[in-house]
Formats: sequence, structure tokens, C-alpha cells
Amino acid sequence: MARTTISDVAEAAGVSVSTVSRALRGLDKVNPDTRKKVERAAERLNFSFSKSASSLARGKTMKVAVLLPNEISGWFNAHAFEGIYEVLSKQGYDVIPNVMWEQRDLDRFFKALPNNQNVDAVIVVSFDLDDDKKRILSELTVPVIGVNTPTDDGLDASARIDDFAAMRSAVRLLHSLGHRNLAYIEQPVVSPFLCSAEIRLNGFREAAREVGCRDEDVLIVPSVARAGGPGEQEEYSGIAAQLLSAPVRPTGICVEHDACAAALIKELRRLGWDIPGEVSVIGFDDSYIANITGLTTIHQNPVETGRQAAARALSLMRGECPSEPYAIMPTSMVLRDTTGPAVESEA
Amino acid sequence: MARTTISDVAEAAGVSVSTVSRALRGLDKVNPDTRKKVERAAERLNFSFSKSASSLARGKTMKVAVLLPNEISGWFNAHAFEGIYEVLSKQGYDVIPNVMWEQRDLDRFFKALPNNQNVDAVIVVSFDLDDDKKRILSELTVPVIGVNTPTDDGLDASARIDDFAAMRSAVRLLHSLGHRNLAYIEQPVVSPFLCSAEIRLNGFREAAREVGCRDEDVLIVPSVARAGGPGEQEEYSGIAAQLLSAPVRPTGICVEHDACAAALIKELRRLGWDIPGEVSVIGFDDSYIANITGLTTIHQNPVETGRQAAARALSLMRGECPSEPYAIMPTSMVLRDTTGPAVESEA
DNA sequence: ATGAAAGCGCTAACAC
DNA sequence: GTGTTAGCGCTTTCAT
Repeated sequence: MARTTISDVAEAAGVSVSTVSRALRGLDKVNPDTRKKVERAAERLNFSFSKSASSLARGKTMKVAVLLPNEISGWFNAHAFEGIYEVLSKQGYDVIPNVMWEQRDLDRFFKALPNNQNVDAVIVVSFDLDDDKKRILSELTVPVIGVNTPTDDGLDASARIDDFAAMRSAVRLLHSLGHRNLAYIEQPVVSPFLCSAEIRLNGFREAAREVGCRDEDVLIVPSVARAGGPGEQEEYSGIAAQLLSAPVRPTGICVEHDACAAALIKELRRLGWDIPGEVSVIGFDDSYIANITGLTTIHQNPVETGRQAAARALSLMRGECPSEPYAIMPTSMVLRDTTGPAVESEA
Repeated sequence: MARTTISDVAEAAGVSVSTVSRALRGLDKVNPDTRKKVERAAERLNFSFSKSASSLARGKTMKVAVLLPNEISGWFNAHAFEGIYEVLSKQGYDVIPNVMWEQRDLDRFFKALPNNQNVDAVIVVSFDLDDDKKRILSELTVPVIGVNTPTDDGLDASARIDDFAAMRSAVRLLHSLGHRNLAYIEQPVVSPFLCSAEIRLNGFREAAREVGCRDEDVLIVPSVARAGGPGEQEEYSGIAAQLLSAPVRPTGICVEHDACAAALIKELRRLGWDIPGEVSVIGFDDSYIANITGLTTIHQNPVETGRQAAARALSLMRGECPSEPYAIMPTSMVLRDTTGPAVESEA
């Protein structure tokens, strides 16, 4: 059978199509009785609006695009998306993930964006945008909202944590526990645009200096793309080796992500290190893995960050300007079983 | 500035709109030179099609809905979605998650479905549909594809694992290790429609019988909704208590999900149990948590399951009928550090 | 190979 | 309050 249209409903209810439209969308200036009649008819015919048709007519798509780096199933992305979805879907929006695998995907998306009336807003998650793209954004008609973006440049609104400050608190914790030789481990296999990495590293570096570490007391283990994903244990023997072979062995270690930290700890323990006896490790995120493995870490709530971003998207789409467009979301240290006081150096 | 439309391109290229339409969509019967001209103009004007307009004109939405229970960030859902997204987005489809929080959400979705030309297909993930809904499905024009649904009833295609067989293999492993007193732990806080639970339990029950367990040798710890999520450690002290107070203490334990198993093991160890010395534990899923905690478990690949489902959705949307509409995806045991031989009973 | 024109189903003036 | 009507931007016969 052919689709039931608004005029079928109109006919069944004995009114005009515009009345049906008004009645069903809850607009005012429609007689309560008429409305009831229309609703009844719509119900009976199992009518629902064609989104394409009303989009076309109204010039609003009721869709918002969510740009995600690499994958939607990662801990942060999935939870941020969840928060975004939660608030937007309740308002009738279709929330459409757009996973960017390579730089070209991003380029293409942004190329089409200026003229793209296919979404009412775009939310970019964890991206580091180059100046070209920021310029495009600034001339855009649809609002662009950031989630954990490195800066707010070119964005109409954003919600993000302060990676820099968070790392600083981790360093201070280690320092106050007596650790003087620190290390920072970058996550293996980074995506081309994932952006928190750099900021966290900088936060670590600067905080280390603040607490009085000389550069030679600080070891940075850079991200190296190797075979296998970050879940692969082999990744971490190389990192452990670098830790072992450092001129002065670090006793306090910050890791870019929980999953990474957990895998590293596993490897370190396998090699006979005592954690937290000999060395303390701090993760980042407070994902489920941190909880189950007893990892000391920095907590953040990506679902809430997503919600905040989506709420701002909503008001922007309504043409309002949010009173506080750029939200900084809180983080907090959670102490578990991988950090402890530094032992006396055996000097 | 107003949106660039197809007629702007037509004008710029000096041809008619229909030619532009044909040229840009790669249809044949268009002169190569003309096509080039049109492409150039489109490029220059930064043109892209309005999805709503072409949907409306063609009667195809280029959208597919993915129905998910509870949350999109859960391990299975997120990965299945990822697989679905991967294949569908490459073909130009918008993949729209639809999270069902309560039964009413599902009811409402299905009520609107029969007349809903707003999506070209719907993929249902992990749902147990009642007969009413199955009946609706059977009269539907758009294809409906299942991912890890309990049955294939009413579905045009599906991809799913055999939960029943998977549990059986777990039970057999325990039995062959000498375990005679078995337990099955349901996941705390189950959703109203998540459906694998029942099948896994049945698989466990039946397999236990097959290997010769009497009913009194088998302990089922049912799911009880308690405060806090499944990540909360407190959940598991209650479960541990049930295990401890059982008439005959089980030494082989199957758990509905990895996360659950990991938390239980943590609690058990805290209480002084030796795993795998005194008791063996097997999880389900082989999620990252199983890997990092060394959990023996049953592996499945939800991304691939999602891909298979999406591939079938694709051919169904093209009007083909897939030669093998109902795919059973493989599972496999992965042995890690939480299973071992049963110790001699101290009789 | 290309163009003209009739919709697709709905919304938003504008009239009554 | 309600009806009429002109589009929204595209696809698709049907001519040419």
C-alpha cells in the first residue's frame, strides 16, 4: 500500500491539510475539537510525517552530524555520543555519527560543509582543526559545537575538560608522594587528529617543571605506531624497556589513557616490578577498566560533556546565544591502588 | 547567502537541471564533456545535493535506523553499531541510532513503523520482540534485519552468534577440567529487553545436564536489580555470599558477561579465594577487560556481526534477496588465567 | 544526449 | 480558526 500522507488524514478528518499540519504539530490557533478529530484520524491511519518533506518545506533538517575520530566504539567517543544523543533525540533530532578515518574524510566533510543544508548543526568530538577549517567554520550558517576540542577557536560553543590542569594535578600528586623522577607515556597508535595527546603532554611537562623537576628527571615515552592495537600486550614490552633503560629510573608515571596504563602495569608487574611499591602509575579517564584494575586515575564524565555540548547546540539552533557558550567540565583525581609514597632512594 | 541549488549549477554550466542531476549522480547517457563541465561548475560552487529534496523525489530516504537497547556505549552495542556504520556509511546512508530506554519507546517506534517512510531499513540489535511486533514486521515494506536477536522470526535477515552453543562449550571446558559443581551468574541490572540472557542461561543449564550434572550440583545466581550499575563492586559481595553459602560450593563458574566476571573475580579474591586454584571462572564476549584481566572467556566479534547484518540490509534495500539471509557468527573459547583443573575434593 | 514539466509530502504565507 | 496555494530542491517520465 502507498504511504499515508497528510492529505489522507485531512480527508479522513474532514479538514484541510494545513489544519492537519497545525493540529498534529501542536501549534495554537486550532480548535480543540478539531485537533482531537485530526489526532484521532491520524492515529487510525497510523500516520506519521515524512521527515524529508517537512525538512524540505521548512528548510530545517532536524539532523545533527557528530564528527568522531576513528571509531565510535572507543570509550570517550561512545560516551560522549551517548550524552549528545540523549539530549538531541529527545527534541526530535536525528543524531548522525560521522566517523573520520583519515584526514581526507575530514577535508571532504569540511569542503561540503559551507553549502550543506543537510544538517542543522555539527558537533565535533576531540578534533584538532587546522586554520583552513576554522576559517570555514567562521563563515558557516549552521552552528558548530566542540566536545573536548583543544581550543574554542572558530566554534560557536563547546564543552571540554581542561587536560592541562588535569595533568598538572596528577604530577602534583606524584610529587607530593615524594616522586622526583617522572615519566609520561603516550598512547601507542594515535589517530591523526586526536588532539588531547599534545595538551596532556604539555600539562605534564609544565607541571613537572613547576614542582621542580629538572628536564633530566623527566622521561617522555613517545607514541610509536606499532603492529597491533593498544590492546596488544606486546606494545608494552617496548615501553617497559625504555623505562628500565632510562638513565635514571622514573618512579612516578603518568599515562595518557587508562587502557594504556592498565596494559603497561600488567607488563611491568610481569617483569617483576612492584606497583605501587616501587613505582606509581596514574591513568586518565576513569573508565571501567580503571575501576576494575584498581588504577589511580583522573576522572572525567564524557556523557555529561556530551550533554552540555548538545544543550548548547540546541539553543544555538533555536537562534539563541548561550550565555556561557564555552563550558569547562570538571575532572578529579581518583586514588586507587597504583600510587603510593616513593621509597627512600638507596643512597 | 542562500543555498546553492542544482539550478545554480545548471545555469553556471549552461545546461538543464536534469542534466546536472544525471551528470552528478554518474548516470549514463550523458556526454563526457558535459559531465566534466557540470562537475567543474558544481565543484566551483561548492554544490552538494539536498538530501531531503532527493529523498522526497525518489521516495528513498538513504537513512537506516539502528535500534539499540539502553545505551549505545555498551561494549556490544557500540561495536555492533560500528560494524553497521562502516558498511552503510560507505554507501551513502545515514546511520541513525535509536536507543530504546523503556518498553514504551519500542512500542512507539513500532507503532509508527508500518507507515514510516522515514528510513529505508531498520536494524534491531539484541532485542527480544514480542509477537505483536513480529506481526507488524511481517507486513512491513522496509526490510528489518537483526543483530544478535534471539530468533529470526519476522526478520528479513540477521547475523547472530549461537549463545546456546557458546555456553555449552564453556560448560564442557569446565567439565573436562574436572569441575563437577557449576554455577551460572546472571548479569546484575538487566535491561527489560536485552535478550541474550535467557538463551545463555538455557545453554548453560542444558549443557550442565548433558555432561552429567545433577540439578543440585548446579547453582544459578539470578540477576537482581540493585543500587549502582554493574560496575559497582558492592553488587558482587552479594553474589559472592550466595556462592559461599551454597549447599555445595561450586568450583566452575560461568558468567554472563566479562565485565561481570571481572568484578566477581575481584571480589572473590578479596575474600581470599584462589582463582583459578580453587575455582575457575569463564566470562563472555572477550572484551578488552577480559584481555587485561586475564579472563578466560568466550570470544565474539560484534563489529563483524554488525557488518554482516549491514551487508544484508544493503542487498535487501536493493531489492535482492540475500542467498543466506540468516548468518550464524562464530564464537570461540579463549583460555587465559582464570580457569584451571579442579582440585581433588578433600574427601 | 538533453530539456521541459509534473510531481514527491509538507509548510507558511495569505485570504477568508 | 480554517482553507488555498505557492513553493522547498530534486528526480523522472516524456519529448525532442
